[in-house]
Formats: sequence, structure tokens, C-alpha cells
Amino acid sequence: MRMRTLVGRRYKERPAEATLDSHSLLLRGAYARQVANGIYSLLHPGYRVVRKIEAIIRDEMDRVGGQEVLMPVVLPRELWEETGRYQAVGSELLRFKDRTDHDMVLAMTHEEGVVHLARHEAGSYKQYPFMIYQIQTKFRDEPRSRGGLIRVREFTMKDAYSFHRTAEDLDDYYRECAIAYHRIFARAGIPETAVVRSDSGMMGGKIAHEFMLLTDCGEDSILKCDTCRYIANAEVAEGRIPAFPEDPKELEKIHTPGKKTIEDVTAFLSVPLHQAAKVVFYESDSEGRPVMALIRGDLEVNESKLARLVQRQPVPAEEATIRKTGAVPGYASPMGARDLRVIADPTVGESNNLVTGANEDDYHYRNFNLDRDCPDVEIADIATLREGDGCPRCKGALQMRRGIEVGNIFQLGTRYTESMGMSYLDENGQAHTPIMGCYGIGVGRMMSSVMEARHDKFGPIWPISIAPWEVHINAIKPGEGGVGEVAGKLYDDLREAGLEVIFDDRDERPGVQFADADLLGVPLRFIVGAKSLANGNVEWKIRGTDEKGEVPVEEAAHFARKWVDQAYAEIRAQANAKTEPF
RNA sequence: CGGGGUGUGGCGCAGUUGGUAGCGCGCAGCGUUCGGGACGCUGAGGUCGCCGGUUCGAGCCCGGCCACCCCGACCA
Repeated sequence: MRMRTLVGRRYKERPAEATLDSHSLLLRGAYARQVANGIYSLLHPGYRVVRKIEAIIRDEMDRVGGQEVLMPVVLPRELWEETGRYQAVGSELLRFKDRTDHDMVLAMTHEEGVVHLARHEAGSYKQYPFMIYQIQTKFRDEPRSRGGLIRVREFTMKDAYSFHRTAEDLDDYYRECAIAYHRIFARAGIPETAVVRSDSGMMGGKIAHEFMLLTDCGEDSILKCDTCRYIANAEVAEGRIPAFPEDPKELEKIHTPGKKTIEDVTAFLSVPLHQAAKVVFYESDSEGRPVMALIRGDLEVNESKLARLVQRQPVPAEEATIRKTGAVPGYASPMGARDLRVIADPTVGESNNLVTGANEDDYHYRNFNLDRDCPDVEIADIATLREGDGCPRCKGALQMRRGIEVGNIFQLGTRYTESMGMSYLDENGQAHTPIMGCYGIGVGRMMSSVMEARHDKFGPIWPISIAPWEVHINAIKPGEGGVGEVAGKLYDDLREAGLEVIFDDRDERPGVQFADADLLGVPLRFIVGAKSLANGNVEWKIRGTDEKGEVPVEEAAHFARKWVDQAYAEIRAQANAKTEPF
């Protein structure tokens, strides 16, 4: 590629809308342009990076037996009704009508699509297990997209679906895929990507993991043990929260006029926050009963954990809902409340003599002890862990980190195959429902993530494996001393050697050329200029390092071939070192 | 959906008490320069987000709408 004709203005200044460094570089380097909120076009350099990421993903998916297919982005409503998701999924599913008034959706994921495809094609046990994947557009009408390509509405995703006869087989394959994912991220230049246990959210299923690139600008909170290998998304993380056991004292009703919040009551009574039990009300569980979450005063309810218990997204209760249970807002406790589901965090029972509401205006109780005063409530972990809480596996402490979710894997079970009537016959002619796994990677998000992890103030520092080009040639003053001719010849030689080359053939000042080269972030750079050419040499330089030197013109192509091969070999070695799924 | 902010040339921004739009970068031409974003001269490029209102006159005042950004809610 000759730079002269490369389409895209590169900017000197950080665009006003850029929030993350990767977002800024995406725009400054003319990799991508926003068309509408969360919808982007990719310019040539950006698309080259994306294609390379896709190629790595294809390679690794094929390696674990995947077969690539392509499903449509537009699906009919009926398919989504089969699984109940047409109703269950909210407004992020874009619905519209076609010419004949038929309801359609833009696929935000393809479980329905893939089961529709596979159920007519895989009726015999002899075909199992198998895995189907695609690299395809998804549309999710996110209420809020942000961060360049990190979180967008329209995006490209690799989504894979495996089908198994047994849970054990799925589990084995799940591990294989986890290793494949580690290899993908290592090959794309982010080997530090961590697998964390995660929530399965709207996908359903029990076991799920996310692949997180740990970075301060990430959207997810992750808890990581400082001693052992435990690491989990905060939505599911378990941990040891310190308890405050005492000998139980007698329940005592006290006058606490106007003290409606835990902060006010504990301050009024001069007791620490952890010596209170607080109540958080939610509208209903899956059976329509109001939910009272009971948690220690110094902790917060983790609504993701609660959502799994009550089988739906918790919605904070209206006052009328609370009153109906006999509880008094501001002075609430489980004592005396009825017709509701009470879920108490274990920390409430492990501490004694707590302050809690008396369900009567302006009164609280002192010395509340859960097992004595409210013995029959449901006990479940609903606490949001804090940095410093104990690791669930060892004596270590948990650290809070931020991460970008670049991939995820789920054990789906039979939720989709069953609701959509997929089955196969076994050796005895018996029908069975296949068990599914699914595996996603956001391609554009991955590009942004690598940019976020690998850049300096001048631009991205691409690993050779996904750089838009492998070699960048700068011709300094191409009109003088044969520089242009030598550079042109070098361009030909490098391409002859099978390398991907971007050739800056513009008659620009060196500063301009170098700044643009930095924004394109190509690993190996040749600088052809009169200075070194006088000795028959061209200069080389490695992006993002201080490494540089000179090489005779006629050896440059060979030098480049060797350097690039070596760079790939190092990356491949890193991928090969990934042999543990978790 | 709630709260906040911003819309002026490709990018970054200024625009006073209302008087018909400007700066830097970038872009085109010419000249001088020439190894980390040079300098001079000349030039092109703007329905001032949109609609309506007030006014002799609106980028500026008023009303409505839209878009984008940030925080929160939400998020396979």
C-alpha cells in the first residue's frame, strides 16, 4: 500500500469525544469513524487489523474442530418466540416490520439461529459432538454505548455453538475452548488476558467464564486473590467477610425519632455501621412475592447475586409494596413482616446484637439476633464484596480490579435445544436433547483492547500478528540522492519476500512521516534517507522500543523477513505456552 | 429512562451589551526550507444542529425539537 493514496485524515489533536486512549487513537489514526451513536465505519487500517484478528480466531476455532457458517442478521419474530426471548429480552433487541408487516428482529446473538439451522441437520448421534461458528454482525440497541469500539450497538462477533450428548463431553470441550481462547488472546498480543468466573446473565446456563483484559478503564469489576489463583467477576465473586460475634443480649426497643437511614440510626446510637442489619426491598421474585433483602449495615446488596436467587432482575420496591407486607419504610425489619420472601445474607447471622427496624414509625430494635429473632428466613450470599475481604479458597485477601470483557464462554445446557425441539436418536433409536455450549468474542472490542493495552502517547504499538502492515517504509526526501528509487525498490523487494508493506511515498517532512508512522503502529520500520544511503545502508527501527540500526540496502528484505518471522515465532511460543484452561 | 454537558469549515476552539463570523491545525498553489508534526505569501472551504418566535436586524434573546458526550440505571 502506498501511503499517498491511503484514505483517511489523521489528526494531531485528541478529538473532543474521545474518552479512552484507545478511542482517541482509533480516531486520530483514521482507523474508524462514528456514523451514529455506537455505530462505526472502519477505514482501511482498522479493517486490516480486524481481518487479522478474525483470521487468528478462525484458525483457532478450526483447530478445535469448528465449522464456520454464516447466519443472517435479520431473523423472524417466530424464532425468538420459540425460546421465549422475544418477550424476555428488553429493548436492546431491535424489532421492526418488513414490507408485509411481518415482525422481524436484528439478531443480538444467534442461539435461535443456530438451533434452527442445526435441528434439521443433526438427527443422529453419529454426528455428535460438533461445533458451528460464525463471524457475523450483531446488533444490540444498548441504552448507552461508549468508549470507541469497546461498547457499541453494532459490532462484529465471533460466536460459536457446540452440541453434545453428555454434560461431561460438554465440560471437556468447554475446557478445550478455554485453551483456544487463551491462544487467541496470546496470538493477538494480549497474553495477560485472565479467565474469570462469571454470571451467565440472559444466556441462561450454570457455568460461565469471561476473558478479561485487566485495565483501569475496564467496565467490569473483578475480584482477584492476592495469594492464590482465585479470580471472579464481582457479580458472582464469593469471599469471607469479617463477622462480629458477641454473646446475644436481650432484644430492646428504642426510640429513634426521624432516623430513617442506617447511617442516621447508627450515628444516633453511636454504634458502628456493621452493628446494624439493613433492609432493601424489591418489587417481586419470580412468583410475584415482594423480596426483602436483609444485609449487614456496612455492606451493599449485590443485585446480580440476588437476581439469580429470585430468577429475575430486582427492581427496587415502591412504598406501597413495602407497606403491604406490614413493614414500615425507614424502620423496616423482617420481624412482623408477612407475605414476602426474606433473603438474609449470612453476615447478618454471623454477627450479633444488631440494630434493626421495629416496623413502627420512629422505633428500632437493639440486640437483634437473626437465628433467635427470625429463625426461618432464607440465608444466601447477596453481599457485594469489598477490596480486602477474604479469598474464598485460601487465607489471602481479595483485590478489586477493572477489566474489559473480550470474550466469554457458557455452558448453556438444553435451554435452547429443548425449547426449539432439537433432538437426535441414539444407538437404540431413543430421542435425546443435545446439550449446548456457546463461546463469544467481540472482534472490534478486541482491537480496541489491544490498543488500550499496547500504546504510547504517539500511537498504538501493534503486535506483528495483528498490525495493519508488517513493515513501514519512510522515504526521507525521496527526490534527492536516489532515495525515492531505493525506497521504491525496497518496497518491491519486501513485497516479493511476502511481507505486508505500507510505503510512505509522500514528499512530507520527516516529522510528519514519523508521526503518521507512529499512529499506524507498524512494528518494523525502514527509513531510507541520504544520510545512511551514503554508506549503502537503510535504517531500521522497532516501534515501541529503542531498538534500531542500519542494514545494507540489498540485505534489507532478508533482514525484514527474518525479523518478522522471529516476531511471529515469539508470539506463537506464547500461545503454545497456554495449556491450562483455568 | 433519570441527572449533567456540548452543538460555529475536516479536527481543536474563540465569538463582548443582538449589527450579518474568526483563530490554530489541516487542505490547494507558489516560494524559502528539510532527519521527529518548518516558515512566508496567496487561496478554497461555514444553511453557526433543526424548526418556529421576538426584532429594522439573531451565532448571540425566547420556545420547541434533534444529535452527540459524560454520570447513573441497564447490559449475551
